[in-house]
This record gives sequence, structure tokens and C-alpha cells, in this order.
Amino acid sequence: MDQIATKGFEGLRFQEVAEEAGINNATLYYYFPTKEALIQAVVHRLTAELKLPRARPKDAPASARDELRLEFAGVRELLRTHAKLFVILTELALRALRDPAIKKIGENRDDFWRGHLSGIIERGIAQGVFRPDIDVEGTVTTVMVQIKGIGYHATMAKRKPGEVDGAIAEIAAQVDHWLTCKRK
Amino acid sequence: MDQIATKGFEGLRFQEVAEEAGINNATLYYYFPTKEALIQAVVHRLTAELKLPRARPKDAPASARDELRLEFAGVRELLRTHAKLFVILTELALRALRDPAIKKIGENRDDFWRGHLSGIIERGIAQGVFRPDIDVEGTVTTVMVQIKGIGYHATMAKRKPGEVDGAIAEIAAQVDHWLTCKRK
Amino acid sequence: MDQIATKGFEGLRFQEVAEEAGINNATLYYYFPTKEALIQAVVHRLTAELKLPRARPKDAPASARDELRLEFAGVRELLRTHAKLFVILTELALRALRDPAIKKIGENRDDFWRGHLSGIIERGIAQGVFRPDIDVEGTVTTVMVQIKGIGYHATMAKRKPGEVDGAIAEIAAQVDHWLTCKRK
Amino acid sequence: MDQIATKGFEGLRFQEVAEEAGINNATLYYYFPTKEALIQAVVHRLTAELKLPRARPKDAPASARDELRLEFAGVRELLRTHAKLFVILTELALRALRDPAIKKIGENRDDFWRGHLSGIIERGIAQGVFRPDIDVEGTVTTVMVQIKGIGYHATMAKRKPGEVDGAIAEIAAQVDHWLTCKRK
DNA sequence: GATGAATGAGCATTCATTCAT
DNA sequence: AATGAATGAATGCTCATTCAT
Repeated sequence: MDQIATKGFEGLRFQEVAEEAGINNATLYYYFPTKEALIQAVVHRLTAELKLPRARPKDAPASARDELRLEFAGVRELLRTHAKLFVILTELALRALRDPAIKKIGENRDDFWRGHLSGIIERGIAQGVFRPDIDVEGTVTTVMVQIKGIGYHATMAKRKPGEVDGAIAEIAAQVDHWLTCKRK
Repeated sequence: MDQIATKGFEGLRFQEVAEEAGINNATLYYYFPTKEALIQAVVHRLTAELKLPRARPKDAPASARDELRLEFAGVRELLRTHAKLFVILTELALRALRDPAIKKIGENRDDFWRGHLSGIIERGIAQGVFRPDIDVEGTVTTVMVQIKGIGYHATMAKRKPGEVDGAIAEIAAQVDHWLTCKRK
Repeated sequence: MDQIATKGFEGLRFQEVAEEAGINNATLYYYFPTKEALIQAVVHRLTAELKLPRARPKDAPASARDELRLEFAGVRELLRTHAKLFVILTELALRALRDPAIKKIGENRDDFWRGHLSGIIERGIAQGVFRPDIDVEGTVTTVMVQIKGIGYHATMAKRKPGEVDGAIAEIAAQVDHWLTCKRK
Repeated sequence: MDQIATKGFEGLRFQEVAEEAGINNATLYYYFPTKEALIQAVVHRLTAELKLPRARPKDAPASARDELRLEFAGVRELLRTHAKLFVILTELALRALRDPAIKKIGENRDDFWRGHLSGIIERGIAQGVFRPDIDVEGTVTTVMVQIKGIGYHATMAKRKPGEVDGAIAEIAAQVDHWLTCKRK
């Protein structure tokens, strides 16, 4: 993952991975019969890592509103601790365009996330903290799009200090406002 | 640009570009002394293309609110007509992490865009259509993040028909609501 | 060395060296990571070969005069057995003009040789077989120049049979005469 | 000639010659239909230049001894004024090994020179200033070898200031001594 | 399990040379 | 007489992959 984040898939060299692992070229082939297989393994590892419940308070959050806030906070945290993850995710997104296997995995990852967010929104509606007239699926897509935008911008654009945190806060507030605000 | 969008920078072959152009390998070198130079040229072309005023009504939009709406409509249009552009932009974003020249160009592109959006927001405040207490810079960043997210998601994720248009509409509405809604 | 002697540095092809060695192009790269490295290796090998004590009688020669004679005899012998060496040395001399690494090695080779010859001359003076008023350093240079001329001419000019041997004999005699002849 | 002396035949580029001449690639081809033809032209020019009678006193030298001295002085002068010539000559000597056309020209050059030196030696014997028992042809070869050695060493070895002039003087003296000294 | 050595296919780049104008 | 454009044939080098031990 280090190599990919640093040099991209374009720059990933089987040889260098072996060297970094302190083993021989051929030994790495003993475990991963192909460069492709190696990449697949990295992708699975990354997917698993993303599904890990991130730093959650032990007891479930009081409301769906808090849950949603936590979602954004989680991204902020992940950006702070594992910025490279987002780079790799973008590399994967591009690779998925040409590699069906990668595409499949990415879609599964999105589906999983989508389900997770749907749950929150639905719970919010049930709890009465979110407007009842919300289009759940559309809202989930919107949130995903926004969070993807955050990760994309945060890892790959010139930024002033605090800019990203500001944007996260503003988007979170916007979404919160949008979902809770009474509309005419 | 076709080659890059189809195969990525990773898969860009000088030879193939020449073939696609119907000229000899060496002839392409006559015009671009280096693969790098070829890429640079593509990047400049793309940047120029992005700065083109996109399908604007002849007379300036009535209000900044409309201008902002047009901004989102522009993205929707661009996604429809030049989806590949977004793929290349993402390729470039990654490449910028390792290539300072590409980075510089990307930053200039962002600065240009930022200025454009700032103008809209400021005009809106002056016109009284947007809340006066808006943090212009922060809002601009937010909009950029959101639009980046739209492009990223739209070109590189599994989508149901209409999903992207829906998300664009919802985000546009959210932002509009956020900027115009009286807050307590 | 064969390839260099036959086709010169100009005509040295990594590929052909591999073929001549009966191995694959890439295999040769496994051992010499660069064409340059290959050349360096040849140069070191050649330098080592030149430093080998050439066909010496087991017991040290009776006098410095004999040693000096042996020096010329050695060149004659080397010309007979390893004529290619002189071609390569000339190639190297030219290359040294543009390649500092080669230059350095050549200078070391000359320094080593110079020391060797100095020893002979000084011993001759001490033994009383050479004139005591000899400028050692100057004489050494002269001998080197002459031997270089022999190698240069012998390998790269039209010659009649025996011409080179004749010239070697005459120069050896000249030098001997010069160093031993009482002068007014 | 500049290009050859600077970068060698190995580094001679048709293109660069054209650029240095301030004309177009194709224009140079208009005059020299081939790189080979260009080189041939250089060689002829150089040969002509070498045959030019070098700075001679208007009246013929008093004796063959002086003539021979002048021969060495001429080399010293040429080294001072046209050192590059010797580099090119060495390049040519190597190229002659593979290129019969170059070889032929080189041999003609040597024959011309040989005739010139023979004349001097024979005149010296006739004048009674040189020993009558000299082997003319052998002596000429010896002198040529020595002068070639001087040029070779002077242009392509590390040298202390004055070293070359010293060696020229010593060799000239040696030869003079050898040709004039009464022998037992 | 592990490794040094080997290899084929490919790729960016160079350069002498030619062509059309 | 001159030139911009075009081209084929290398050439050094890389890299995923395989093989023998």
C-alpha cells in the first residue's frame, strides 16, 4: 500500500515490493503468482480496513443526527490518520474503469457503504429527527458524493490550513440543515 | 486524450498515439520531443478547454443565484458531453502528487475556478440574494469539493439512471437553500 | 574486449555482447546494470591484465639495462600475443577525453607504469650502468612516449613484415645508447 | 572537425553539424549525400592541411640535421596550435581499422610523410652529417613511431607542464645523437 | 519455502536518411 | 538551393515472469 500510495499503480514494481518486504523477487511470486494477484490482495486488505467500525463511542449515538455527524467526523479522522487510503481509493477508481475485478470490489464497497448510510437516514426519519419527506436513496447518494469530494479534494489539491476541516464542517451542517429544516 | 481516458497514463503508449494519429512514431517525436512533452500538451489543451465559457445564455444571468445554478447545470452538461474529461482530471490529480509540473497546472486551474466562484458568491451577497454572513472563501471551497465529488462519482462509480442528475439537483438545492435561507 | 577491438566503442552493442556470450540481452543486464558498467568492467579487466608481470625470467635480471631491454621485449611480445589490447587502449585514450571515469583509470595506469619505469632507471643509476646525470622523470616520460608510439603504430598503420620489430630494436638500442654512452 | 575532436566519431551527429553550420539538416544533405561523405570530406581537408609545409624558414635549412630538428620542432608547434588535429588523427587511425576508405587515405598520408623523412635522412648521409651505415627505412620508421608517440601522449595523457616539450627535446636529441654519434 | 539467475516482450528515444514543396 | 516534415531501423533499458536448485 505504501508503494501504491507513493508511486501509484503506474509506478508499482513487483521487484520493489519484494525488496521493501526484505524478501527475494521469486519468493514474493511464491505467495502472489502474479502482479495482478498482489494488487488484488492489497485491494481486499484495504476494503476490509474501510469496513472496520471507526472510532465509535461504545454506546450507540443518541440519534441518527449524531450518527450522521459521526460519519463526517470519521472522514475527518481518517484523513488525518490514513490520508494515503484516499489516494489508493482514487487509484482504484481509475483502475476499475479498465479492470472488471477491481470494479466489482469497488461496487461492493460502495454498496456496503450505501447500506450503512441508508440505515442512518431511515433511522433518522423513524426517530423524527429528519424530515419525513426525504428521498432516502437520493440523500444517501448525495452524502456519498459529498464525502467522496472531500476525500478527493483533501488529498489531491492545494489547501490552506483548516480549509478541509472547514469544508467538512460546512457540508455536514448543510446536510444536517437540509435534512432537519422544515421546508415550505 | 482518448488514449489517456481509455487506458490511463499508465497505459499511454507513445507508439499508439502515433498510430491513432496515423503518423509514424518518429514523426510524433518531431512535434513532441518527449512523452512527457506530449502529456504536458494534453494537459494544457484540457485546461484551456475547461476555461472556455460553457454554454451560457447570451445575456448575463439575472442573479448570482442563477449563476450558481448554472454552475451545477454546467457540470451536468459537461458530464453528458465530455465525461472523459473528468477521468483525465482524476488521472492528473494523482499524477500531480508526484509531478510538480502537473501539480502547478492543477493549482492554477483550481485558482482560476476559485476566483470564478468567489465572484458569483460576492455578487450574490451584494445583490442581497445570499445571506450577508456568508464566509465566501469557505463556501467556495465547499462548492468546489461538492462539484469534484460529483465528477468523481459520476465517472467512476456504478450508478442507476438518473442518480447523478438527482444528486446534482439535490446538492444544488442544498447549497441554494444554505446560502439563501434565513438562519436563526 | 573482442567486440570493442573489432568494432570500437562506437560499434559496441549490448545486444551483440550478450549474443556472443550466448546469453540473453536481459541476462547481461542482470550482471551489468548499464552499458557503461559493462565498459567499466572491461576497462578494469584490461588494466589488471596490463599490470600482470609479463614473462619475466624467474631470477631477477642481472642489471637495470637488462630490465629496460626486457621492457621493450615485453611490448614486442604483447604486440604479438595481444595486439587487440593496444587497439582498446587507444579507444580508451580517446574516450578518456570525454569520460572522467575512464580518464581517471587511464591516469592510474600511467602512474603505475611510470613508477615501474622510474624504479628501473634509478636502479640503473645506482648500479652504475646508466649515466649518473640522467633526468629520471624526463627519461621515463620519453620511454613511455616511445612505447606508446610503438603500440599505436604497430596496431594501426600499414607495415612491412619485421618493420615493427625493427623499430622496437632500434628504439631500444637508441635509448640504451643514450643512457649508457659517456657524454662530453 | 570541431565536432569530431570534441565528441569523437562516436558522437558526431549529422544534425548537429548542420546546426553548427547554421543550415538545415536537409541542406547539408544537399552537399554531402551521406554522413560517410561528410566524414570523407573532413578527412581530405585534414590531410591537405597536414601536407602544408609548416612554418619553414624561407631558405632551406643548412643541413639535414637541422631539417630533422625542424621536424620535431614542427610537431611541437602543431601541438601548440592545432592539438585537436592529433585527436582526430587518432580517431581516424581507429576508424581505419574498420573502414578501408579511411585506411587508404591514412596510408597515403603515411607514405607521403615517409618519403619526406627519407629525403632528409638520405640528404644527411650524403652531406656526411649522419653515419653512413644507417638503415634509412628503419630510421624513418623509428622517427615516425616516435613522433606518433609524442602526438598520442601529448593529446591524451595527464601531463605536467613542460613534460611534452621535454620529451620532444630528449627524443630529438636521442635521435640526433644516434644518427651522428660515431659507433665502435 | 526460498533464491539467484535467466528470459521475452515491450517501450521510449535516437538518428541517418528521404520526400514534398 | 533550401527547408520542414516524415520515416524505418535500430538501441539501451525495464519489467513481469519463469526456471533450476
